[in-house]
Amino acid sequence: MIRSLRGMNDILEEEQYRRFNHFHNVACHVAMRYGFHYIETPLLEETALFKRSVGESSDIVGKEMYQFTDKGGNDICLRPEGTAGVVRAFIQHKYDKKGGIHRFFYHGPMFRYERPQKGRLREFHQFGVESFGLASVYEDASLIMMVSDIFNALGIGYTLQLNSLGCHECMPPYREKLIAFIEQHADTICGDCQRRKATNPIRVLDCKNSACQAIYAHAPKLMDHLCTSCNTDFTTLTLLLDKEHIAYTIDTHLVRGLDYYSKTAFEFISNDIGAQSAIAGGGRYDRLIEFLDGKPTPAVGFAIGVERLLELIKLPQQEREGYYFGAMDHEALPLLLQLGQRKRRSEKTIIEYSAKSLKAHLKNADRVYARYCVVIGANELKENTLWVKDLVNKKEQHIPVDSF
RNA sequence: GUGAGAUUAGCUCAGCUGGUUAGAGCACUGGUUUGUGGUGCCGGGGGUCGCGGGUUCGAAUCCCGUAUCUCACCCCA
Repeated sequence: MIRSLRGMNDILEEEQYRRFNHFHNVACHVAMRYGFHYIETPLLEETALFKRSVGESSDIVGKEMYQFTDKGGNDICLRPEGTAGVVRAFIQHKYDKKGGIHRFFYHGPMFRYERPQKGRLREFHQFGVESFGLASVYEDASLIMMVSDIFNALGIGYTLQLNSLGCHECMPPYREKLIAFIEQHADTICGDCQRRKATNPIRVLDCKNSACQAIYAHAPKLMDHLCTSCNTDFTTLTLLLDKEHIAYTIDTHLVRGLDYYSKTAFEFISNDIGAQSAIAGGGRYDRLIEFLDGKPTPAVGFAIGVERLLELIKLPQQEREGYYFGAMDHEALPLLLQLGQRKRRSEKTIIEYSAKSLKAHLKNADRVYARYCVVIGANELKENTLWVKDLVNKKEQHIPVDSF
Protein backbone atom coordinates (compact mmCIF):
# COMPACT_ATOMS: atom_id res chain seq x y z
CA MET A 1 0.00 0.00 0.00
CA ILE A 2 1.24 3.46 -0.83
CA ARG A 3 1.00 5.78 2.13
CA SER A 4 1.26 9.53 2.40
CA LEU A 5 4.71 10.83 3.19
CA ARG A 6 5.83 11.14 6.76
CA GLY A 7 4.43 14.19 8.49
CA MET A 8 2.03 14.91 5.62
CA ASN A 9 -1.62 14.36 6.36
CA ASP A 10 -4.88 14.15 4.47
CA ILE A 11 -7.79 16.25 5.58
CA LEU A 12 -10.85 14.16 4.86
CA GLU A 13 -12.90 13.95 8.01
CA GLU A 14 -15.90 16.24 8.20
CA GLU A 15 -14.91 17.38 11.66
CA GLN A 16 -11.39 18.35 10.61
CA TYR A 17 -12.64 20.20 7.59
CA ARG A 18 -15.18 22.12 9.67
CA ARG A 19 -12.47 23.21 12.08
CA PHE A 20 -10.21 24.30 9.24
CA ASN A 21 -12.99 26.12 7.52
CA HIS A 22 -14.19 27.83 10.66
CA PHE A 23 -10.69 29.05 11.44
CA HIS A 24 -10.17 30.44 7.94
CA ASN A 25 -13.50 32.20 7.92
CA VAL A 26 -12.78 33.93 11.21
CA ALA A 27 -9.15 34.78 10.44
CA CYS A 28 -9.81 36.13 6.93
CA HIS A 29 -12.76 38.12 8.17
CA VAL A 30 -10.78 39.77 10.94
CA ALA A 31 -7.86 40.50 8.59
CA MET A 32 -10.15 42.23 6.11
CA ARG A 33 -11.66 44.31 8.90
CA TYR A 34 -8.14 45.53 9.66
CA GLY A 35 -7.73 46.57 6.03
CA PHE A 36 -5.62 43.67 4.82
CA HIS A 37 -5.82 42.23 1.28
CA TYR A 38 -5.42 38.63 0.28
CA ILE A 39 -2.18 37.64 -1.38
CA GLU A 40 -1.18 34.27 -2.74
CA THR A 41 2.39 33.44 -3.61
CA PRO A 42 3.86 30.23 -5.09
CA LEU A 43 4.74 27.23 -2.95
CA LEU A 44 8.05 26.97 -4.77
CA GLU A 45 10.63 29.72 -4.70
CA GLU A 46 14.30 30.10 -5.46
CA THR A 47 16.37 28.75 -2.59
CA ALA A 48 18.32 32.00 -2.44
CA LEU A 49 15.20 33.85 -1.31
CA PHE A 50 15.05 31.93 1.95
CA LYS A 51 18.79 31.90 2.47
CA ARG A 52 18.84 35.68 2.32
CA SER A 53 15.68 36.35 4.33
CA VAL A 54 15.23 33.62 6.91
CA GLY A 55 18.99 33.42 7.28
CA GLU A 56 21.58 30.70 6.82
CA SER A 57 22.19 30.49 10.56
CA SER A 58 18.62 29.35 11.19
CA ASP A 59 17.77 25.67 11.44
CA ILE A 60 15.00 26.20 8.92
CA VAL A 61 17.41 27.03 6.14
CA GLY A 62 20.28 24.99 7.52
CA LYS A 63 18.56 21.63 7.68
CA GLU A 64 14.81 21.74 7.26
CA MET A 65 14.13 22.87 3.70
CA TYR A 66 12.77 20.66 0.94
CA GLN A 67 15.42 21.77 -1.48
CA PHE A 68 16.08 20.33 -4.92
CA THR A 69 17.13 21.08 -8.45
CA ASP A 70 14.38 21.23 -11.05
CA LYS A 71 14.64 20.05 -14.65
CA GLY A 72 15.95 23.41 -15.70
CA GLY A 73 18.81 23.19 -13.20
CA ASN A 74 17.34 25.79 -10.85
CA ASP A 75 18.04 25.56 -7.12
CA ILE A 76 14.56 25.79 -5.64
CA CYS A 77 12.65 24.77 -2.53
CA LEU A 78 9.22 24.41 -1.05
CA ARG A 79 8.49 27.43 1.10
CA PRO A 80 9.25 26.82 4.78
CA GLU A 81 7.42 29.99 5.86
CA GLY A 82 5.32 32.72 4.32
CA THR A 83 6.99 36.06 4.85
CA ALA A 84 9.82 35.68 2.35
CA GLY A 85 7.48 35.04 -0.58
CA VAL A 86 5.26 37.97 0.28
CA VAL A 87 8.23 40.30 0.58
CA ARG A 88 9.60 39.00 -2.71
CA ALA A 89 6.26 39.71 -4.40
CA PHE A 90 6.11 43.13 -2.77
CA ILE A 91 9.48 44.06 -4.23
CA GLN A 92 9.01 42.32 -7.58
CA HIS A 93 5.81 44.24 -8.26
CA LYS A 94 7.50 47.48 -7.18
CA TYR A 95 5.22 48.21 -4.27
CA ASP A 96 8.32 49.43 -2.42
CA LYS A 97 8.81 52.17 -5.02
CA LYS A 98 5.12 53.07 -5.05
CA GLY A 99 5.38 54.06 -1.42
CA GLY A 100 2.42 54.21 0.90
CA ILE A 101 1.01 51.51 3.12
CA HIS A 102 0.34 47.97 1.92
CA ARG A 103 -1.20 45.28 4.02
CA PHE A 104 -1.51 41.61 3.01
CA PHE A 105 -2.75 38.38 4.51
CA TYR A 106 -2.16 34.86 3.28
CA HIS A 107 -2.78 31.29 4.24
CA GLY A 108 -1.55 28.00 2.90
CA PRO A 109 0.78 25.06 3.32
CA MET A 110 4.40 25.39 4.41
CA PHE A 111 7.02 22.65 4.34
CA ARG A 112 9.77 21.81 6.80
CA TYR A 113 11.70 18.55 6.95
CA GLU A 114 11.44 18.01 10.69
CA ARG A 115 10.72 15.03 12.91
CA PRO A 116 6.93 15.09 13.37
CA GLN A 117 5.39 15.42 16.81
CA LYS A 118 2.32 16.93 18.39
CA GLY A 119 1.60 20.24 16.68
CA ARG A 120 4.44 19.79 14.22
CA LEU A 121 4.10 18.38 10.73
CA ARG A 122 6.26 18.42 7.64
CA GLU A 123 3.44 19.93 5.64
CA PHE A 124 1.62 22.35 7.88
CA HIS A 125 -0.50 25.44 7.42
CA GLN A 126 0.03 29.01 8.41
CA PHE A 127 -2.18 32.03 8.33
CA GLY A 128 -0.16 35.20 8.33
CA VAL A 129 -0.22 38.92 7.66
CA GLU A 130 2.46 41.36 6.55
CA SER A 131 2.20 45.11 6.80
CA PHE A 132 4.54 47.33 4.77
CA GLY A 133 5.28 51.02 4.98
CA LEU A 134 4.54 51.79 8.60
CA ALA A 135 7.33 52.34 11.10
CA SER A 136 4.84 53.28 13.80
CA VAL A 137 4.65 50.99 16.79
CA TYR A 138 0.89 51.52 16.59
CA GLU A 139 0.90 49.03 13.75
CA ASP A 140 2.77 46.51 15.91
CA ALA A 141 0.08 46.99 18.53
CA SER A 142 -2.67 46.63 15.92
CA LEU A 143 -1.32 43.32 14.73
CA ILE A 144 -1.22 41.98 18.27
CA MET A 145 -4.81 43.14 18.73
CA MET A 146 -5.69 41.38 15.53
CA VAL A 147 -4.31 38.06 16.72
CA SER A 148 -6.14 38.62 19.96
CA ASP A 149 -9.38 39.28 18.06
CA ILE A 150 -8.99 36.09 16.07
CA PHE A 151 -8.31 33.96 19.13
CA ASN A 152 -11.16 35.53 21.07
CA ALA A 153 -13.57 34.90 18.20
CA LEU A 154 -12.48 31.26 18.18
CA GLY A 155 -12.76 30.92 21.94
CA ILE A 156 -9.07 30.14 22.35
CA GLY A 157 -7.19 31.02 25.52
CA TYR A 158 -3.59 32.21 25.30
CA THR A 159 -0.81 34.06 27.02
CA LEU A 160 1.12 36.74 25.20
CA GLN A 161 4.85 37.22 25.54
CA LEU A 162 6.60 40.37 24.41
CA ASN A 163 10.16 41.43 23.90
CA SER A 164 12.18 43.92 21.95
CA LEU A 165 15.08 42.64 19.90
CA GLY A 166 16.50 46.11 19.36
CA CYS A 167 17.50 47.57 16.05
CA HIS A 168 20.73 47.68 14.05
CA GLU A 169 21.87 50.52 16.33
CA CYS A 170 21.51 48.85 19.70
CA MET A 171 21.57 45.14 18.91
CA PRO A 172 25.21 44.68 17.77
CA PRO A 173 26.79 46.27 20.87
CA TYR A 174 24.49 44.19 23.05
CA ARG A 175 25.40 41.06 21.18
CA GLU A 176 29.09 41.69 21.94
CA LYS A 177 28.31 42.06 25.62
CA LEU A 178 26.31 38.88 25.63
CA ILE A 179 29.06 36.93 23.87
CA ALA A 180 31.50 38.18 26.48
CA PHE A 181 29.15 36.98 29.19
CA ILE A 182 28.75 33.58 27.57
CA GLU A 183 32.50 33.20 27.28
CA GLN A 184 32.87 33.81 31.01
CA HIS A 185 30.57 30.85 31.63
CA ALA A 186 31.70 28.75 28.70
CA ASP A 187 32.70 25.81 30.90
CA THR A 188 29.34 25.51 32.71
CA ILE A 189 26.78 25.92 29.93
CA CYS A 190 25.41 23.00 27.89
CA GLY A 191 26.75 21.77 24.58
CA ASP A 192 23.90 23.30 22.61
CA CYS A 193 24.70 26.70 24.05
CA GLN A 194 28.38 26.29 23.19
CA ARG A 195 27.30 25.82 19.62
CA ARG A 196 24.78 28.67 19.70
CA LYS A 197 27.48 31.05 20.89
CA ALA A 198 29.00 30.90 17.44
CA THR A 199 25.88 30.63 15.27
CA ASN A 200 23.23 32.73 17.00
CA PRO A 201 24.26 33.85 20.50
CA ILE A 202 20.88 35.44 21.31
CA ARG A 203 19.35 31.98 21.17
CA VAL A 204 21.14 30.83 24.31
CA LEU A 205 18.67 32.91 26.31
CA ASP A 206 15.96 30.59 25.04
CA CYS A 207 17.73 27.43 26.26
CA LYS A 208 15.46 24.99 28.10
CA ASN A 209 18.29 23.57 30.21
CA SER A 210 17.60 24.66 33.78
CA ALA A 211 21.29 24.89 34.69
CA CYS A 212 21.80 27.24 31.76
CA GLN A 213 18.75 29.26 32.71
CA ALA A 214 20.14 29.76 36.20
CA ILE A 215 23.24 31.28 34.63
CA TYR A 216 21.40 33.41 32.10
CA ALA A 217 19.24 34.92 34.82
CA HIS A 218 22.26 37.12 35.42
CA ALA A 219 23.04 37.70 31.76
CA PRO A 220 22.91 41.26 30.44
CA LYS A 221 19.38 41.99 29.23
CA LEU A 222 18.77 43.56 25.86
CA MET A 223 15.90 45.46 27.45
CA ASP A 224 18.49 47.41 29.46
CA HIS A 225 20.54 48.20 26.38
CA LEU A 226 17.87 49.45 23.98
CA CYS A 227 18.48 52.75 22.23
CA THR A 228 16.13 55.63 22.95
CA SER A 229 13.95 54.99 19.92
CA CYS A 230 13.54 51.25 20.59
CA ASN A 231 12.94 51.90 24.25
CA THR A 232 10.26 54.50 23.63
CA ASP A 233 8.51 52.29 21.09
CA PHE A 234 8.48 49.35 23.43
CA THR A 235 7.02 51.41 26.26
CA THR A 236 4.39 52.81 23.91
CA LEU A 237 3.49 49.30 22.80
CA THR A 238 2.88 48.17 26.35
CA LEU A 239 0.74 51.24 27.06
CA LEU A 240 -1.38 50.63 23.97
CA LEU A 241 -1.95 47.01 24.94
CA ASP A 242 -2.80 48.04 28.50
CA LYS A 243 -5.48 50.36 27.16
CA GLU A 244 -7.00 47.47 25.20
CA HIS A 245 -6.79 45.22 28.26
CA ILE A 246 -4.60 42.73 26.45
CA ALA A 247 -2.55 40.95 29.07
CA TYR A 248 1.10 40.20 28.33
CA THR A 249 4.28 39.24 30.05
CA ILE A 250 7.61 40.71 29.10
CA ASP A 251 9.99 37.89 28.41
CA THR A 252 13.48 39.23 27.88
CA HIS A 253 14.55 35.78 26.78
CA LEU A 254 12.02 35.59 23.96
CA VAL A 255 13.88 35.51 20.67
CA ARG A 256 12.69 34.82 17.18
CA GLY A 257 14.17 31.97 15.21
CA LEU A 258 14.37 33.83 11.96
CA ASP A 259 17.16 36.29 11.32
CA TYR A 260 15.04 39.07 9.90
CA TYR A 261 13.27 40.21 13.05
CA SER A 262 14.13 43.42 14.90
CA LYS A 263 12.48 45.55 17.57
CA THR A 264 9.06 44.19 18.55
CA ALA A 265 8.90 40.42 18.93
CA PHE A 266 5.86 38.60 20.26
CA GLU A 267 4.60 35.10 20.71
CA PHE A 268 1.18 33.74 21.63
CA ILE A 269 1.37 30.62 23.77
CA SER A 270 -1.20 27.97 24.65
CA ASN A 271 -0.72 25.63 27.58
CA ASP A 272 -3.14 23.05 26.25
CA ILE A 273 -1.40 21.57 23.22
CA GLY A 274 1.85 19.99 24.37
CA ALA A 275 5.43 21.07 23.94
CA GLN A 276 4.90 22.92 20.66
CA SER A 277 3.05 25.65 22.48
CA ALA A 278 3.64 28.68 20.24
CA ILE A 279 0.39 29.19 18.35
CA ALA A 280 1.34 32.52 16.79
CA GLY A 281 4.50 34.51 16.50
CA GLY A 282 5.61 37.65 14.84
CA GLY A 283 7.37 40.92 15.01
CA ARG A 284 8.96 43.75 13.12
CA TYR A 285 11.44 43.30 10.28
CA ASP A 286 12.33 46.78 9.07
CA ARG A 287 15.53 45.73 7.29
CA LEU A 288 14.32 42.72 5.35
CA ILE A 289 13.06 44.56 2.28
CA GLU A 290 16.45 46.13 1.61
CA PHE A 291 18.21 42.80 2.27
CA LEU A 292 16.17 41.50 -0.66
CA ASP A 293 17.18 44.44 -2.87
CA GLY A 294 14.05 46.50 -2.29
CA LYS A 295 13.81 50.12 -1.30
CA PRO A 296 14.09 50.32 2.51
CA THR A 297 10.58 49.90 3.90
CA PRO A 298 9.50 49.31 7.47
CA ALA A 299 7.42 46.18 7.96
CA VAL A 300 5.79 44.05 10.61
CA GLY A 301 3.90 40.76 10.51
CA PHE A 302 2.88 37.59 12.23
CA ALA A 303 1.98 34.00 11.46
CA ILE A 304 -0.43 31.61 13.11
CA GLY A 305 0.19 27.85 13.15
CA VAL A 306 -3.12 26.48 11.95
CA GLU A 307 -2.80 22.81 13.02
CA ARG A 308 -1.78 23.83 16.51
CA LEU A 309 -4.91 25.90 16.75
CA LEU A 310 -7.41 23.48 15.31
CA GLU A 311 -7.65 21.24 18.34
CA LEU A 312 -8.24 24.27 20.56
CA ILE A 313 -11.19 25.51 18.53
CA LYS A 314 -14.52 24.95 20.17
CA LEU A 315 -17.00 24.29 17.39
CA PRO A 316 -20.64 25.14 17.84
CA GLN A 317 -22.66 21.93 18.20
CA GLN A 318 -23.83 20.64 14.86
CA GLU A 319 -27.56 20.53 14.29
CA ARG A 320 -29.68 18.31 12.10
CA GLU A 321 -29.73 19.71 8.61
CA GLY A 322 -31.52 19.17 5.33
CA TYR A 323 -33.53 16.35 3.83
CA TYR A 324 -33.35 12.61 3.34
CA PHE A 325 -35.44 11.16 0.50
CA GLY A 326 -36.45 7.51 0.34
CA ALA A 327 -38.97 5.34 -1.48
CA MET A 328 -40.68 2.15 -0.34
CA ASP A 329 -41.60 1.00 -3.82
CA HIS A 330 -39.39 0.61 -6.81
CA GLU A 331 -41.88 2.46 -9.06
CA ALA A 332 -41.60 5.62 -6.94
CA LEU A 333 -37.84 6.01 -7.50
CA PRO A 334 -37.97 8.22 -10.63
CA LEU A 335 -40.38 10.62 -8.94
CA LEU A 336 -38.25 10.54 -5.80
CA LEU A 337 -35.13 11.58 -7.67
CA GLN A 338 -37.03 14.32 -9.47
CA LEU A 339 -38.38 15.80 -6.25
CA GLY A 340 -35.11 15.38 -4.41
CA GLN A 341 -33.20 16.99 -7.20
CA ARG A 342 -35.50 20.01 -6.97
CA LYS A 343 -34.88 20.21 -3.24
CA ARG A 344 -31.11 20.08 -3.78
CA ARG A 345 -31.19 23.52 -5.31
CA SER A 346 -31.90 25.06 -1.93
CA GLU A 347 -31.21 22.46 0.77
CA LYS A 348 -28.75 19.75 1.62
CA THR A 349 -30.48 16.62 0.33
CA ILE A 350 -29.54 12.97 0.48
CA ILE A 351 -31.43 10.64 -1.87
CA GLU A 352 -31.56 6.86 -1.38
CA TYR A 353 -31.67 5.10 -4.72
CA SER A 354 -33.12 1.76 -3.67
CA ALA A 355 -36.55 0.95 -2.22
CA LYS A 356 -36.50 0.07 1.47
CA SER A 357 -38.84 -0.25 4.42
CA LEU A 358 -39.90 2.85 6.31
CA LYS A 359 -37.85 1.75 9.26
CA ALA A 360 -34.74 1.43 7.12
CA HIS A 361 -35.27 4.91 5.69
CA LEU A 362 -35.70 6.45 9.11
CA LYS A 363 -32.50 4.75 10.21
CA ASN A 364 -30.68 6.14 7.19
CA ALA A 365 -32.11 9.61 7.70
CA ASP A 366 -30.95 9.52 11.27
CA ARG A 367 -27.47 8.38 10.32
CA VAL A 368 -26.92 11.17 7.81
CA TYR A 369 -28.19 13.55 10.49
CA ALA A 370 -30.97 14.96 8.30
CA ARG A 371 -33.63 17.23 9.76
CA TYR A 372 -36.48 15.85 7.63
CA CYS A 373 -37.17 12.37 6.35
CA VAL A 374 -39.28 12.33 3.18
CA VAL A 375 -40.76 8.99 2.12
CA ILE A 376 -42.90 7.90 -0.80
CA GLY A 377 -44.76 4.62 -0.29
CA ALA A 378 -47.77 2.96 -1.90
CA ASN A 379 -50.23 5.24 -0.10
CA GLU A 380 -48.40 8.41 -1.07
CA LEU A 381 -48.03 7.30 -4.64
CA LYS A 382 -51.78 6.69 -4.84
CA GLU A 383 -52.72 9.99 -3.20
CA ASN A 384 -49.94 11.96 -4.90
CA THR A 385 -48.52 13.11 -1.57
CA LEU A 386 -45.27 12.94 0.36
CA TRP A 387 -44.84 11.66 3.90
CA VAL A 388 -42.55 14.10 5.74
CA LYS A 389 -41.26 13.58 9.25
CA ASP A 390 -39.41 16.22 11.25
CA LEU A 391 -36.74 14.22 13.04
CA VAL A 392 -36.28 16.83 15.75
CA ASN A 393 -39.83 17.46 16.99
CA LYS A 394 -41.03 14.09 15.65
CA LYS A 395 -44.05 15.60 13.90
CA GLU A 396 -45.10 14.02 10.64
CA GLN A 397 -47.45 15.14 7.89
CA HIS A 398 -48.58 14.42 4.36
CA ILE A 399 -47.87 17.12 1.82
CA PRO A 400 -49.31 17.13 -1.72
CA VAL A 401 -46.53 16.69 -4.29
CA ASP A 402 -47.56 19.87 -6.10
CA SER A 403 -47.17 22.13 -3.08
CA PHE A 404 -43.89 20.62 -1.85
C1' G B 1 19.57 14.47 13.76
C1' U B 2 18.77 12.18 19.25
C1' G B 3 15.75 9.47 22.94
C1' A B 4 11.41 6.70 24.79
C1' G B 5 6.84 4.00 23.80
C1' A B 6 3.72 1.84 20.23
C1' U B 7 1.99 -0.98 15.52
C1' U B 8 -3.53 -7.27 16.06
C1' A B 9 -10.84 -6.41 12.03
C1' G B 10 -13.15 0.20 9.41
C1' C B 11 -12.40 2.29 14.92
C1' U B 12 -10.89 1.39 20.28
C1' C B 13 -8.43 -2.51 22.26
C1' A B 14 -7.76 -7.90 24.66
C1' G B 15 -4.58 -12.01 23.54
C1' C B 16 -1.12 -14.95 30.51
C1' U B 17 5.62 -17.49 30.90
C1' G B 18 5.73 -19.29 22.29
C1' G B 19 1.11 -24.41 21.31
C1' U B 20 -2.70 -25.75 16.87
C1' U B 21 -9.99 -22.77 13.85
C1' A B 22 -6.75 -14.90 16.58
C1' G B 23 -11.26 -12.55 20.23
C1' A B 24 -14.53 -8.39 22.36
C1' G B 25 -17.15 -3.74 22.05
C1' C B 26 -18.47 -0.18 18.54
C1' A B 27 -19.15 0.44 13.23
C1' C B 28 -20.89 -1.96 8.64
C1' U B 29 -24.55 -5.34 6.42
C1' G B 30 -29.18 -8.52 6.25
C1' G B 31 -33.59 -9.91 8.67
C1' U B 32 -37.02 -8.76 12.62
C1' U B 33 -44.44 -11.95 10.41
C1' U B 34 -49.17 -5.48 8.06
C1' G B 35 -45.36 1.60 7.07
C1' U B 36 -41.98 4.80 12.36
C1' G B 37 -35.07 6.58 13.59
C1' G B 38 -31.43 7.94 17.13
C1' U B 39 -32.55 3.55 22.22
C1' G B 40 -35.18 -3.85 21.10
C1' C B 41 -34.08 -8.97 19.13
C1' C B 42 -31.55 -12.63 15.73
C1' G B 43 -27.97 -13.43 11.99
C1' G B 44 -23.71 -12.15 8.51
C1' G B 45 -19.24 -10.33 6.22
C1' G B 46 -14.50 -8.56 7.52
C1' G B 47 -7.65 -9.72 9.99
C1' U B 48 -1.10 -12.58 5.02
C1' C B 49 -1.44 -9.96 13.73
C1' G B 50 3.15 -2.98 9.93
C1' C B 51 7.01 -5.16 6.63
C1' G B 52 11.64 -8.34 6.10
C1' G B 53 14.81 -11.78 8.24
C1' G B 54 16.18 -15.19 12.33
C1' U B 55 15.50 -18.81 16.64
C1' U B 56 11.99 -23.08 17.18
C1' C B 57 8.73 -29.22 15.94
C1' G B 58 5.62 -24.73 16.35
C1' A B 59 5.88 -17.29 16.57
C1' A B 60 0.69 -12.20 17.09
C1' U B 61 3.85 -13.77 21.35
C1' C B 62 11.24 -14.37 21.65
C1' C B 63 15.70 -11.91 18.80
C1' C B 64 17.63 -8.57 14.81
C1' G B 65 16.63 -5.08 11.07
C1' U B 66 13.30 -1.66 8.71
C1' A B 67 8.98 1.56 7.98
C1' U B 68 5.30 4.32 10.16
C1' C B 69 2.75 6.52 14.34
C1' U B 70 2.88 8.91 19.19
C1' C B 71 5.46 11.82 22.79
C1' A B 72 9.78 14.50 24.02
C1' C B 73 14.68 16.87 22.78
C1' C B 74 16.42 20.04 18.97
C1' C B 75 13.87 23.81 16.35
C1' C B 76 9.67 26.58 15.40
C1' A B 77 3.96 28.53 13.87
